[in-house]
Amino acid sequence: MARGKIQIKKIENQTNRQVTYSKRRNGLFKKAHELTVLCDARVSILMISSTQKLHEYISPSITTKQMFDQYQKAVAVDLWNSHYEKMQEHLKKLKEVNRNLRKEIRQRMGESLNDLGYGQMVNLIEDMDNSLRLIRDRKYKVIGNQIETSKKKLRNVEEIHRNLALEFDARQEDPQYGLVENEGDYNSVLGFPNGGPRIIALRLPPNGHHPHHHHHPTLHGGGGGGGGASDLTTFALLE
Amino acid sequence: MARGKIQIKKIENQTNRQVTYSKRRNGLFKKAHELTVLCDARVSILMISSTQKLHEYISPSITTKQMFDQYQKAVAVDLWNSHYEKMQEHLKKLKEVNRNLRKEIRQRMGESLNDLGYGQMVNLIEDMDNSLRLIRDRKYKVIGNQIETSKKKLRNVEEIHRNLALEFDARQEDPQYGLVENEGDYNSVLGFPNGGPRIIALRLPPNGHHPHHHHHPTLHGGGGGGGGASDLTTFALLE
DNA sequence: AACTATTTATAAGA
DNA sequence: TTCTTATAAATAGTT
Repeated sequence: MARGKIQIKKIENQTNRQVTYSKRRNGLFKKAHELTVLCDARVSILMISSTQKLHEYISPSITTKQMFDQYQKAVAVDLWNSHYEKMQEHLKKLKEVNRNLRKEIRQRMGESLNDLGYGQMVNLIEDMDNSLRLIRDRKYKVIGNQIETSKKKLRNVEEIHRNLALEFDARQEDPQYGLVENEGDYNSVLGFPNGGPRIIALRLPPNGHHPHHHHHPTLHGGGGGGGGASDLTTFALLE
Repeated sequence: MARGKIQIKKIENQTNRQVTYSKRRNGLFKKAHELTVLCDARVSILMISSTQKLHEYISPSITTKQMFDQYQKAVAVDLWNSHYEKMQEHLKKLKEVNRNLRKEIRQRMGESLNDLGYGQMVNLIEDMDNSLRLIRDRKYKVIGNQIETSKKKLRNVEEIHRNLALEFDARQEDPQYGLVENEGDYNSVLGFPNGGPRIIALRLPPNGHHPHHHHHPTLHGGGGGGGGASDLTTFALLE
């Protein structure tokens, strides 16, 4: 800054560097003190020279330790604030994504189409056509499976019927013959594994149930006699 | 520093103060950074404005925490050093005092008198005269006490002698009469409580004692016969 | 450490 | 806050 401008880069000459360090250190400390007085501020300066010597300036009215404590507090607050801001940003992004997803759904439902250009509209249509095709394929496949399953069940029921008829005939000839031993077979035919649900009969109090009460019946009207007025329902017990 | 010199004292105008704070803060940080680069140093600046806002500058290549750790280390070393120096100073002072005391003793013994001025010499002489008087007074007092004590002992010994003579006479008339039962009485007469010291007789080797040897005899020449040449002394045994 | 020609910082004003 | 600019202050190179 005098007798010639200098580049701000490391002074290679050891002696020069030390002289400059000393001069500028004093300058810095002087300015720090002026700032302290002029602006009623508190300043802490710690310096370590290239020869590992430590120098410090500290405003009167405070200690270096107090200053560092303040710094740490500020850093902690800062960390929390930046974390908080990141969370808020994340939240905002998610909301934006959410909004876009809702919009897409609306468009796929034929609403909010004003925002779409022609090309986008064409793409959407093509996309939906493809999707529709996939869904139809899936539908046919499911229908096919159901038909298949129904046929199997039908065959099984016919089989059972045949057996029952045979048993009935056998019983006519031998009254000692019982049905109980075959219960498991019927369960597996009807799709209940492990011996099937335990079935019990509950007699509900007459008209004692709330109109909106839900029953979750597993089997309905399977146990009672024919057309009686009793409110008998059958439940599967939860184990 | 421009458009007029300013006094380095608190800027009362709030706005001006804040503007100056901002400008000079930047200036300080800039200079700190130049110092960092030019001199290969590390600088940490913490500032708290009058509005309690904290700003910091820290050289790249170090953190504020590291800087503070270095500072703490340096402070600890400093504390120890100052303690060490204080101890060394204390030691030095004690040695000086010691030297002076030895010198005073030498002077009171008539040596190293070259260091004394005439007035000091006169003072010393007067002082020593006074001291000598005190010591002589003390000596006379002690001698007086010893004479007093000796007289008392003498009277006691005469008393004992009288009693012994009486007993001797009584024994002449009645040989059954013994002395043992009365031992306690003689002890108490001589001022020995609790049965008195155990008394033994030692025969010292002829001429075997040093001319300056001190005996601390409790009773001297009290046991032996009249004017014999034997060097028999009686001691109280220390228990 | 002192000197001084220059550069840099900045007070006041806009 | 930022820009301008006259001037004070800092300082690089020299002694």
